[in-house]
Amino acid sequence: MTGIAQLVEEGLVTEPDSAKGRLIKAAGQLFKEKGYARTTVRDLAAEVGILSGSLFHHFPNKEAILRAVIEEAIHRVLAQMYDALAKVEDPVEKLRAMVRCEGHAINNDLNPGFQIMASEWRSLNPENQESILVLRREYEGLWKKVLDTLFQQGLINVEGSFTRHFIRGALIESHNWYDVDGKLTLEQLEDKLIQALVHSP
Amino acid sequence: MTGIAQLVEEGLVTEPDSAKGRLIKAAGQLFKEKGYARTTVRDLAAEVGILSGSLFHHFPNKEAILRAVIEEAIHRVLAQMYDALAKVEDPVEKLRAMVRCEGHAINNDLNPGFQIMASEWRSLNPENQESILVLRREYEGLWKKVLDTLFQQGLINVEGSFTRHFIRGALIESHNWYDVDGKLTLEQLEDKLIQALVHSP
Amino acid sequence: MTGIAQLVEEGLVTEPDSAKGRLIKAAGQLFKEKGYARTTVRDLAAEVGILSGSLFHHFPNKEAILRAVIEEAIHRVLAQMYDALAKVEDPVEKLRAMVRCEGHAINNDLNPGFQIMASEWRSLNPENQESILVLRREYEGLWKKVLDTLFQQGLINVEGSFTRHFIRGALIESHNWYDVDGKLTLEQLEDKLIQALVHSP
Amino acid sequence: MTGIAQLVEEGLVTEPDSAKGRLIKAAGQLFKEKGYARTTVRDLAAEVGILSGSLFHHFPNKEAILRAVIEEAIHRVLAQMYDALAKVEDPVEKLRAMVRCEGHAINNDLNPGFQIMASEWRSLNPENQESILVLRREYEGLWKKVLDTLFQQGLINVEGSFTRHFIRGALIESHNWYDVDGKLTLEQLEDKLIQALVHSP
DNA sequence: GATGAATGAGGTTTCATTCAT
DNA sequence: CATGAATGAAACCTCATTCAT
Repeated sequence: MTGIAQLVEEGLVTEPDSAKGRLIKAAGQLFKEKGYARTTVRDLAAEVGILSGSLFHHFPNKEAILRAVIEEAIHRVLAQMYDALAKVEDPVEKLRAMVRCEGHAINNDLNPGFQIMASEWRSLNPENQESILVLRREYEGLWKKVLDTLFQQGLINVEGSFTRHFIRGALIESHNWYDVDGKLTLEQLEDKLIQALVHSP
Repeated sequence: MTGIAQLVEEGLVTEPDSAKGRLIKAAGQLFKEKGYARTTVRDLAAEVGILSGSLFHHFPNKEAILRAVIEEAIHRVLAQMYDALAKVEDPVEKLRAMVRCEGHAINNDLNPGFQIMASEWRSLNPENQESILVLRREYEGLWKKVLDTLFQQGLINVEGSFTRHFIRGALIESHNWYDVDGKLTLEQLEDKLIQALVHSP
Repeated sequence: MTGIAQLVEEGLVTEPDSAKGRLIKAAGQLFKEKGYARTTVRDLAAEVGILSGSLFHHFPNKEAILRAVIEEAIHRVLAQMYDALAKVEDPVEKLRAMVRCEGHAINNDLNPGFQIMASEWRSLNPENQESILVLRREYEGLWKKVLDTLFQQGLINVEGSFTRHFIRGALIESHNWYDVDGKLTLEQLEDKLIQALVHSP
Repeated sequence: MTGIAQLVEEGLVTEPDSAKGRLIKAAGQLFKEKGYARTTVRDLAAEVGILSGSLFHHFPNKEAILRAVIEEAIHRVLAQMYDALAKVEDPVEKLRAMVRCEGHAINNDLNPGFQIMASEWRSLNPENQESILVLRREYEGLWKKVLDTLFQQGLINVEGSFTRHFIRGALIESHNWYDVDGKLTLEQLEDKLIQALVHSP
């Protein structure tokens, strides 16, 4: 997609076909499947066909890989969200666009870093956490604007900040029960969440 | 409390003052703070004032401690929930009682095992997962009954099973942002979640 | 010897027959023979008949072993020096006693830590260096007192502080050429150094 | 200087402005500061602005760099010493000239290889040691001649061979305490050493 | 000559677990 | 029951060296 290409150009995301890029992708999958602590650097290296020592040409240490996985994921979701938000006007539709982005990020294997951020946050040292928090603040700012509007218009029952926490929890948790191959489509799941929280006017 | 005493008597929960009981309590705190993988058996032993070797007189291995922490937590919450549900009739109040139980279990340090179940599920091997799932099914059954009723009565917008997933996610996530010492009480937070999902009739 | 026994009792030196004591002794030999960087913890462990992992029951890391080797060596030399100094009155004889102590410490395999301190000083991080410096200052204080007296009495040509540096260098370097099994005894070598620096009155 | 230029011409010393020459100079500094084992080829390469792989166009392996650093240093000191010795006649002045050469080599950063030889001797394999020993023997021969004369004339108290060892030790050790920026000049230090060992007639 | 990704052996350290005392 | 030294596998990481480009 042209979206990714632009992120690569800006240096925010690693070229997916490069060794480093393939490493980040493999790390995303493994961290999601097995967890960060139970994924060894040998696992990672084997997944991209190099030896474990070679890993440290691309990253100074294992935690830097975790950080890269998460940061690139946020950059990707952010870019998608800006795109999607620009296409609709209605606040409910803006919310739907955002839920779609986050829901897909969490439940699709294309961008597992987002889910990993939720489950492995404590595996990051304070410095890396802070670095990621900068991105998260930008990201959460988008949600706040839309949800505050909805609350002012009386379309949701509780303040935007709380509603955002509820939505985040619900979407993260969906990863633990939603079956991508089941009958329910991801879009239907996302719509149900919106329906649960937003009044039909 | 007589509640705990009875659970002890039934063999579902370890006597809290025994060495084993103190071990489980300490494990709950440490697993919550640092995560299961990053908590060493030495940490655990030191916390209760024994040496790491002695730990294995009480548990066959480290994972058995994790399992005990989780199972005892569910037993506790289940007992509290049965108690609380028996005291009210109105479905919304039943829901409130359940949200109170789970919300407190997650955000109080008294019973951290519930939160740990959510974050460390993948650290358990299939056998232990299955053993815990037996309890979880009983626990989720309670939720299903109440939420199905609410949906039939038109008080919530989406089916009970989905609403339950949303509530679970929202409550688990609350652990990541709710500040016990802040202005918002836990009860207020729980009420906001109910308000977000349930129609005022 | 009763001297060592007392140091053990005071906690300044590790019981030589304990695992830790044998480790320190083996480390002294290996660090002297191969150098600190080229001695692996596996080498060390093999030398005392344990596995490398077991090493870390006794020491938090490799550098702590180096530090222990050096500190215990200084404690030993210090104790010997106090003993020897107490037995003579004449300043030249006091100097001879000190040169004997240091010369033997450097050229005997009984106490290689002293030599190691000279050659591996840069392998220690600043904290460990400072800890050892506390001992060194006490040790150098003994030399200063005796050499200052000799200078005031006109028995040596240059100030005590410089003479001390020259003696230290000469004795450390002796390790690189003196042959314990050769014709020259260690005592003869030490006397030659004194003779080179001190006037026959 | 013409001295160095001639050494370059004879092939004994590498042209200082060439890549190889700059490499040897950088290696000298780093080996002196951090020690041979703790200096990586990456450090070396970075210091001269190339990548580590390129290093091996100039040297077959890391140890060859150490050897070159030492051998070139000895060639330099030897040349300086021949020059200086040719300018004076008096044995004491010859000794002073030699002490000046060696003292400066050790305490000046211009030619750190001499000091490195002392501290990193064990890092060399036997072949490289032997190769260097050929040079050292020539070098030590110069000292022997002068010191033997002084002993025969009764100007020093102990045989030349021992006195040489003492001087070498004292000068090498001076590197550990002499402060180039302090009040004492290097010449004063060197004179003190001579004064300590040589009788004023 | 230079690059830089990759190698692969080997380094230190961690840690759950065992077991003689 | 507790101890604590020892185990041994496995972890992360380092680094001299190679080699296709």
